[in-house]
Amino acid sequence: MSVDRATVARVLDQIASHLELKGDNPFKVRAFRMGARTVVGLAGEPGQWLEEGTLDQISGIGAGIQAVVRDLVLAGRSTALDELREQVPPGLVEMLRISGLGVAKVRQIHERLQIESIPDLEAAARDGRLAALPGFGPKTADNVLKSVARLRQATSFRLMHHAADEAHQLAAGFERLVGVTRAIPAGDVRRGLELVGDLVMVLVAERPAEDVLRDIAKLPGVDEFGGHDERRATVRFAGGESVQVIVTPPPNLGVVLLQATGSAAHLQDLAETAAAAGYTLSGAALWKGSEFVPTPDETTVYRILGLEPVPPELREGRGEIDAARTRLPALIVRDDLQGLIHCHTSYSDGSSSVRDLARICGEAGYRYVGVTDHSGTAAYVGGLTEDDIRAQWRDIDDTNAAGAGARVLKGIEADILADGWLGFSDPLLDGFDFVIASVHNRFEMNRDQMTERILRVMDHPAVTILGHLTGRLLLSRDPYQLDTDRVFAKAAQTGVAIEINADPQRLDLDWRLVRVAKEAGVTISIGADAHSAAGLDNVNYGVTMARKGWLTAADVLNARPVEDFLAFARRRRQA
DNA sequence: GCCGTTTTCGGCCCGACTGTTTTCAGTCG
Repeated sequence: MSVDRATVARVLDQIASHLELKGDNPFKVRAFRMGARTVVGLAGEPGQWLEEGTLDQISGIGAGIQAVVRDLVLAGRSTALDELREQVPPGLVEMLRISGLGVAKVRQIHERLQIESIPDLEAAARDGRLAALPGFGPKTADNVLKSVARLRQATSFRLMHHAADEAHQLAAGFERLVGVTRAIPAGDVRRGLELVGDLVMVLVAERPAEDVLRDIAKLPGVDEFGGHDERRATVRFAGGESVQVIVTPPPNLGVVLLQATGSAAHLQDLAETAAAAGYTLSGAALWKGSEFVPTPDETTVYRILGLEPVPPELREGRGEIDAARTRLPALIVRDDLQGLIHCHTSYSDGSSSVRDLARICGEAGYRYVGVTDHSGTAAYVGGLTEDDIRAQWRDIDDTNAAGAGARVLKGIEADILADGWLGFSDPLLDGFDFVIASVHNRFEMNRDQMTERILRVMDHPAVTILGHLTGRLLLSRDPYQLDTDRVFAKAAQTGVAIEINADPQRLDLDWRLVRVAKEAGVTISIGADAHSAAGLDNVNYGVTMARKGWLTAADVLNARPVEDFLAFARRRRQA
């Protein structure tokens, strides 16, 4: 098993956390944290970096971090981390993931209460010992309990990009089994859900299912093999991954893949449609009375039932079967996007230069790329001052004049301040081609205040797009309180677009609301929120969310040609 | 640990908010 970027990043982060708890030099801690962020954004894989010596040229990666990468690639483990694990109780490192607890508090908990695990911490939060510590109080104890509950949930669900990576790796492994012609990730992954519970895999086999399952049970790394019947089993690997495997012969693939993909609500509607047409949809086959109906693919099943084939993303039991009786929307695809917008560069917290971004986007087939670094109020991510902005504009003009790659648009991701205004003067704002306005602080406002804050910023004619509207971070932070209906109504009326932020930790606007927004007449933009070259691919997750929200290319701002995109932004300023 | 047309040593890291306080430490983005 080769080591991937995510693993390297995780190990570097772990090293940083251990050092932090030990009370080591904070700048050293920071160096490892920055290193973790940097490697995620690098192209290629760790093994390659070593062979080609790529890391020597990367700023922020020096001898220490290179040693960790080398350890991981050559030995699969880091001696530096192994040593640190001897020195710091593992429970304390876990506690750092609890929001509201930092190093100082965790150390105090450890020293004063001798607590080394999360269950012990929970007990102390319940019985009042935690609140009694100096600097702690009832609210802190309450927050700890809430955050621990969320962490628990986070271990039973995974973010879609992690689940999809895992599913595709497993599929590649299963396809090497004798007699297996295809392994297809199904379930939540195939429907493109933002959070994935269980992995489901359909194997197409030209051998009896029992034989294939027997081989799977004997695979190296299989820890548990249970819940199985003649065609299904739940397999747990030593690494902790678990997957439900369903084996089918080719003639039944259509029905089996449908059933394995779900959702329950979609299958319920489908079963009723089948019954009305005189068919029975069982777990593994389609029947007309007692006659077996072959279904080599899903399209066959839908067609037999008089329906248009329903793309997996739409199968949520939200009216798609009714729509499929006549006509389903032509859902947007990645190639419909003409522009890649919401990209950070090395001017703020991104890792690519303007010129690199233009080149990479050009190579990926985009006609334009919207650079949107953070505004100056976001100091922690190197937000741009007015001088920085003017320097970046010159850089963009030079890049466009050189004409290599996608056309670069001048944008900014401006903080929406607590009072609903942007932290820039109007003349400066006028210099941008477009403006994304986002909330980055004061999440705790009540619903009325937050709604007013956002409605107010929409009155500013420079605002083109509202970024990550609800502020959620999947599995770690709830959306803030907001009256989205009022925001949608105003967006439709004022011609402000609303973003689907494609960062797999955000995927905000939620796809369920995307459809509501569309019906309210809102234009949607798909923002990559990319901080590196690798992050540009995030946009695929955004497209998946757009599809789940029933969007066509016509609904999406950056599926339009550059002139139309710019006109959309300009129209508001001229009104 | 990383970096360097000021230094191979000595800097690097800002501001707002929260919950705890009675003037501020700790956390977070």
